Amino acid sequence: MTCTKHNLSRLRSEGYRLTPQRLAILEILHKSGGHSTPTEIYQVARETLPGLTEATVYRTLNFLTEQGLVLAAHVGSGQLVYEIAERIHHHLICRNCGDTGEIEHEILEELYKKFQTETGYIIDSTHLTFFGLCPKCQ
Amino acid sequence: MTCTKHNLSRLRSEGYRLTPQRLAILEILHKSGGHSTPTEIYQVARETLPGLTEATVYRTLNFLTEQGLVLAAHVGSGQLVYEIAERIHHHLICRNCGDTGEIEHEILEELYKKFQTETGYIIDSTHLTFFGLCPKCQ
DNA sequence: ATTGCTATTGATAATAATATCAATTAGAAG
DNA sequence: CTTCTAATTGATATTATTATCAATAGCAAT
Repeated sequence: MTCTKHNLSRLRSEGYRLTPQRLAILEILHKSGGHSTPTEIYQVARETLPGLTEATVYRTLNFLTEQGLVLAAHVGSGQLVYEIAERIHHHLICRNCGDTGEIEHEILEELYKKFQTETGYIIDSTHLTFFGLCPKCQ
Repeated sequence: MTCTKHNLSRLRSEGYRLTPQRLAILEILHKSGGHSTPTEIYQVARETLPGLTEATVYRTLNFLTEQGLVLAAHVGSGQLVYEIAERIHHHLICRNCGDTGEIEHEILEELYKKFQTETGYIIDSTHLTFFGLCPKCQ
């Protein structure tokens, strides 16, 4: 919350605008807690913003993702899913049963440093998705 | 090549069929060497298979990916790209200039083991894409 | 409160990818 | 070589996502 407020004033100071569409979509993502698809978000958001179009939902999600307020992930379901970027973490998805697990970002930090030493790139991927087999399905 | 031949007879013995469409698309990916989009593949393949549809290209690429003959990757360009799964590696893409680098799979093996100890999942993601900033753009 | 600039939206079209289903065909068996 | 069966294709429709552009509306300055 506080973190989001801070982000919002930052956006305004950088010349971006806090439109009702953006605020509504952020609000929806906050309330939902977990992963939401653009279509789900569109369905809920149009209740308060009747004129809203799906194009705007996609644009807004891309924008919020670029600005770091939201995370996007492929979870193997066709559509991308989005969630509030409060706690950086990654996903683990079972190819067989679809079960998902989470991975703490700290586990990856050492790897990112290794990438930097070896390639010169500074990695900032904050929402990776790994596929594999869960304990039950092995 | 030899490896692909082996894979092909495996597919047949598992009840899958080696259609001209599948063989043509594999051939195109082999010749191309690097990344190809479904649209590019479709354009080339229809020269030898006039009746080919784009739906078949997508289906075939999904099939070949599931069977492990082909790798798919998001490289930030909208469309997915595909390539022959000869040498397992991952990608590094600069958010700023779009430059891409490769990451040897070995660098990730230790991490995969750590995932397994901590979560019980056996990871088999063979074509991950990491985003970040290349040396020039930092 | 009004004005002006420009970021953003809505409307629309275009592109990307998946789903459905009847017609075709690869490949096994006779 | 012919037949049979189920896997696959092509045709089509639907869904997912991005691009374009004129109209709208945040918000900074007056």
